[in-house]
Amino acid sequence: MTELPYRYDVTHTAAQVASDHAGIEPGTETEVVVTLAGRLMLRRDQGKLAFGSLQDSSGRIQLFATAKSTPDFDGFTHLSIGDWIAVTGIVMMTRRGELSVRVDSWTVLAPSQRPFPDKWHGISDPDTRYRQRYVDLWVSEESRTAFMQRSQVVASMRRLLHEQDFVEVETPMLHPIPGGALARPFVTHHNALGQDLYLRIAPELYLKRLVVGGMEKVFEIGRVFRNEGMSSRHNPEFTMLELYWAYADHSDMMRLTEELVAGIAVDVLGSTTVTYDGRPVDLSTPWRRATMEELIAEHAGVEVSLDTPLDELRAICERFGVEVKDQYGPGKLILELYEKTTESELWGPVFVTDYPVEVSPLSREHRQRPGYTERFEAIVAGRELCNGFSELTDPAVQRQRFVAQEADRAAGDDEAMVVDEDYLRALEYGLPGTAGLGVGVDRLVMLLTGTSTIRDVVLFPTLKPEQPN
RNA sequence: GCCCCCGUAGCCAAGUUGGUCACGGCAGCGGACUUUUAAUCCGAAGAUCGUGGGUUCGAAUCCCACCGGGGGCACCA
Repeated sequence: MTELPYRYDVTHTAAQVASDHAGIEPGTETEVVVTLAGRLMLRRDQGKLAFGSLQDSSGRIQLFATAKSTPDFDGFTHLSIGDWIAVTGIVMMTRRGELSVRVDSWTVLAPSQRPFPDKWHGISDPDTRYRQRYVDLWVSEESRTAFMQRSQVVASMRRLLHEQDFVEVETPMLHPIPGGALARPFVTHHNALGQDLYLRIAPELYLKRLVVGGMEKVFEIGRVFRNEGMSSRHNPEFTMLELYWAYADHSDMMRLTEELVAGIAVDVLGSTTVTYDGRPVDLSTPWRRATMEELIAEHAGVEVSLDTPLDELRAICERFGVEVKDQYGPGKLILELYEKTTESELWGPVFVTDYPVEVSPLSREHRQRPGYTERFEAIVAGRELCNGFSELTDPAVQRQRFVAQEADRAAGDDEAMVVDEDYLRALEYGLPGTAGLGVGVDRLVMLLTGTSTIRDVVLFPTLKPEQPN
């Protein structure tokens, strides 16, 4: 057994060889010598002749080995499926017209000491796919494609935002006070400080501090953590894009949002039309705008508003099976009604606007509709894709909202916010009219890749620890 | 957290009205084969049927608990 190399000079990828030699005649040999590396994924031995399939990150190419021209031919035919090898040889076309690299020399880069999954069926057990992604990526084309597209989505997002002069920043993930969203945080502990810290549930409050600091167009793409249940649409850690844009309002932000999403779709898929659950979604701009109440009227057939008498509103909600709690005000009831009857029915894309103040503690009140905010969510394929609003800039009002949240917290709502005095101090230095946006990157990737579970777009989704049994 | 379903060798997978405790394929091992394409052919081998209890003369097949997974509900993005 030779020593495994520390490095290796590879000259080509499988895809490069294919594109460089398109259309050559069957049964011909070129004089082009290439060196490739990858895993041996298939092998077809035929006595003094053997074929293999070498796979690298660009694709697969056939290896052609003969007893006459391949050194240690016997060793070559005893390679295991899954072994990493490097191969050097001429590019040729077999008689059957399969572009191949003749194995004029070969080296093992790393043996696979565990057997690879069935070459045809791959891994069918989802658990194994998620736990052993390092195997899944080799045997599942869809898996590779989804993660390549995910990378492209994020790259496109950055490019489009940079083109519009947004500045990318990184803000703390360890927060002394969890804030910026309604969610339960993970708690951790800093030994030297002797104090608990929270994994962030949103970067929002830090990013708005940066707008106060003069970063007029700022964004962050990063992980947030929410201590909640897992499902096909929820992973405890997920990736958000948040961006803030000074001197702009919710209308500006809706335009930016639809252009951003449509632009990413074109970048990654070459089209603004995607298929989800077998149905087409047209992401071309502009997207429809409709108030929450208009959409409830369309889908539930009832007219509600903050002016609807509370008793009546409660009765309507109960009629539609909404769980009505005593502390729910009209805004919360309308939101619950919307989520129960309407949201999943919206194919979209559609901007749902005018969320009640009661359920939007960081949003600025609507300039024409008291009690409502200039907040919107984009719904696509029945799912929330993003959330944005004209930011609440008045420190006094923000304090009142925080205090109201603390009351909810005291009443047992452990997702309610707590007062963030430093954030209020920042607002007191002045925050101009600013629009903000949060996009669930995982869900955007799901939409664009047509995957139905978040676990197919997160490389290592959160799982229960593997039990030995 | 609740409800439903699933768990057979490294992988895929028969067998589930309880009675040749386990069919077969891939991978691996041995052999044949110089143009294959999930190569093919021959041979040998590989399974405490998730774990632990229970019912029974007898269980992979029935019951209970636990572990793991999937789907749905709840919560959220």
